[in-house]
Amino acid sequence: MELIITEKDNAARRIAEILSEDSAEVDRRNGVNVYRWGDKRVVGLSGHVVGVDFPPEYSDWRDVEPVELIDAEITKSATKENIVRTLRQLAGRADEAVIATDYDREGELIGKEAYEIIRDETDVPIKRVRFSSITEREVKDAFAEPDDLDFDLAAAGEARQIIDLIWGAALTRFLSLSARQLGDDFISVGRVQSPTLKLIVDREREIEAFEPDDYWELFADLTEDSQSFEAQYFYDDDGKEAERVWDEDAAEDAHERLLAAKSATVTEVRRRTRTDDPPAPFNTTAFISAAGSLGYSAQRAMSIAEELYTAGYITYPRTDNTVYPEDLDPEELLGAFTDTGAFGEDAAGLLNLDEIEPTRGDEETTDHPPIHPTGELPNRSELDDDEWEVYELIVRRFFATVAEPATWEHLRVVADANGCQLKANGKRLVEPGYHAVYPYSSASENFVPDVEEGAELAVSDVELAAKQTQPPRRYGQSRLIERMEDLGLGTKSTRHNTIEKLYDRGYIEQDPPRPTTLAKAVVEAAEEFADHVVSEEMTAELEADMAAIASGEATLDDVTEESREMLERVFEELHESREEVGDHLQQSLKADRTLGPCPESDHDLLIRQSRHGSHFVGCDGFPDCRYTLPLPSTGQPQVLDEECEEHGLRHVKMLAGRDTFVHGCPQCAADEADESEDEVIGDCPECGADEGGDLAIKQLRNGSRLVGCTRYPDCEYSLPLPRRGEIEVTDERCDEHDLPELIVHNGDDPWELGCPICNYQEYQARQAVDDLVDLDGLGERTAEKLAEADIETLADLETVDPDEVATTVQGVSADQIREWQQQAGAEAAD
DNA sequence: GCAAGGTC
Repeated sequence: MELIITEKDNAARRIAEILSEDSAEVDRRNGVNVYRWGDKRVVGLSGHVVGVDFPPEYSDWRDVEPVELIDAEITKSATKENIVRTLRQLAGRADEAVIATDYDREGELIGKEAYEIIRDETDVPIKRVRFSSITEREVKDAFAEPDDLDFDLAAAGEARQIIDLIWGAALTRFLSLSARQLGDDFISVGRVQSPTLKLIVDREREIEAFEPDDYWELFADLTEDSQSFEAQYFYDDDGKEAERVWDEDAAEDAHERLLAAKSATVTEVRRRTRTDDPPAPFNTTAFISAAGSLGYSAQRAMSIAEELYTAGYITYPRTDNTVYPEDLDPEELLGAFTDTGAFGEDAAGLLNLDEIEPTRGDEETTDHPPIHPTGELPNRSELDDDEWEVYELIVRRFFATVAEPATWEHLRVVADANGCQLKANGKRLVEPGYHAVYPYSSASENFVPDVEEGAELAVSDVELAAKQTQPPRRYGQSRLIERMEDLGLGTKSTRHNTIEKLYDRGYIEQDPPRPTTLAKAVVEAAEEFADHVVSEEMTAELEADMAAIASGEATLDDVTEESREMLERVFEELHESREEVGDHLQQSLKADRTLGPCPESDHDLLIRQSRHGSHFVGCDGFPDCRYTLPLPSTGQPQVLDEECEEHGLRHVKMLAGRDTFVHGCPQCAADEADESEDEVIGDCPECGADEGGDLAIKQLRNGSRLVGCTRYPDCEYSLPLPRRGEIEVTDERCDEHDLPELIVHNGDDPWELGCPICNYQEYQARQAVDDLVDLDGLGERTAEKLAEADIETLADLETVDPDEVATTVQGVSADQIREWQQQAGAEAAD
């Protein structure tokens, strides 16, 4: 039997299809797909299936001095046990194995991991094939001439693993221990995350240190034959053309001269055409950047791309490559789109061009092809709006890469008005070229009429604009990812995750990201004692070392030993400053949680966490001062810059994904609740008959509102209400529950919430169906069908007899139901 | 529980 191993299941399936001429079948083994035809088997890994770590005796942070990790043994163990077991079982029956992992350094290492697992079982020959895209020709060529694993290249990857683990773990533990942050809120440091954080912190420092300068700009409208255009004043600054006037007197002088000008004489008309080349094919960074300008975060863009890839609509989304493979046939791919409503006309138009020659970017790598649509097209209804928008972007980017350049006509007009120079730069799109199929990049025109040299133009609307220089802008997520790519930080697969990690660790907040006080303190501490780990040079040097290992000029041991010695030296310095570093980190952690003065003591109010994990506002003077304020129960609190004028407390935002909201000043929220009267709207359905409890609309001190029993806390009956908007209690009453219908006024569109009991029941029913639809492969229509058979919630689904349901609900198999039951069970266990 | 790198 010949065993073929790929890096992921998707690749395994496609290689099986190609090599078997579509005759392969799939078996499940330990929950892993194994593709089978004749005496061949193909199995896909899931990236790395083994990981590096320290032995268990190092796992208690308190028991081990961080510095001891430097020379600790490093072990490898299976991280994906099912896959490793399957690979072992298959290896035991193989006469030959072929490693077909991705064609890049990490792929070589993953291949070596598989190699070692197979070697444990058998000594049959193990070959390596390399191809950069899974097309029939490339795959067949690669398998026709298999090669050997490149152990040096794999060792380069292993050196990276070891160095990253040692530096990351030792320094993370050191900082966390010194600041006494050992729970979920440990203080993390790493070769990639820390220099990335430093980029953000450095930019923030520039912004904070920035002192604006005043300058002036002057504008005037010029008119010929009732055609007007705006022109800007400029002057000769040592042979260079300058628009900004730095001196107020000079600006006013120019202003007066322009105001006195009766007309302006055209002194120069220059026309030139400019070619605007279509963009290069998408690699991951360029894709994230383009999606970013449509408003998608890096993380969101990648997760949508991942879905589109898994569904088969686009190629692999993690790639550095910006050059299409030779066997991509653009005509054929365009042909796939000609019958579609959304893209048909554009595709047909492109096919009519004389020559179709895709653009090429600067990066040509072996990992994967650039991101482009596959020939398999989704129906519009299969994708939600975001998925469709991203899909359309990828399709149109492909179109753009095979489209013609655009041509612009630039027209520069210079005129003299009373000794002042005025200029206007016009821009007209003569040939739209790729812009016709790729409407994302700016193609805005600027009209300047066709005047002649010597013409006299009327001057009007002279304007003197006082301006200030602006601080540098914060990095947006896509700009940050571009910077990371330039500096070699992270990889195509990890950069967006690194940014997400910085958010999760409390180092950055908001978008564009800003560093927290903690982030500044961590960067400062690292700069002082472990400069290497916040510098991009660490990665640059590691890359050079890895190249040396890959080429055989150095060994893994040389490189890791040198790195260990360097870290030892870092720890010598760190050791003496342990307390100083810890104090500084603790202070900055507190600063990030400080709201403002406590009304009952001389201390500050802070956001604190109770033993159950819920957040509240408490006094830093506890236990002497026991003042507290509640916070909303949902989400993670974040302190904003904005301050309450009345109480001097900073506002609080609650982060909870889609349900994120600004809570505002917690003192105001509490005061509002204290001042508001409960409004009774009916009897309590739970205890009204026996105890006489009433239902009332209540405003709580933590900012939330609800309909609840007036006998609370003896009766805990309650119904939710929206946080915002004025609630109107109407005269109409619900027949079933004898409660008034409610209307919520928030913005222009009032929401008829209706009877609060009916509303809550409908909400719960919707939740239940949403839970069902979340199960893989259970669409909305199937959920409706199941609902007809009274299976409306995950709990219902778990208790049914699959065979029975399969006979009553059409189009659903018993096996399928069993799979859903498993998923539902797993979700309940979460 | 630490990193960064794969992948879902």
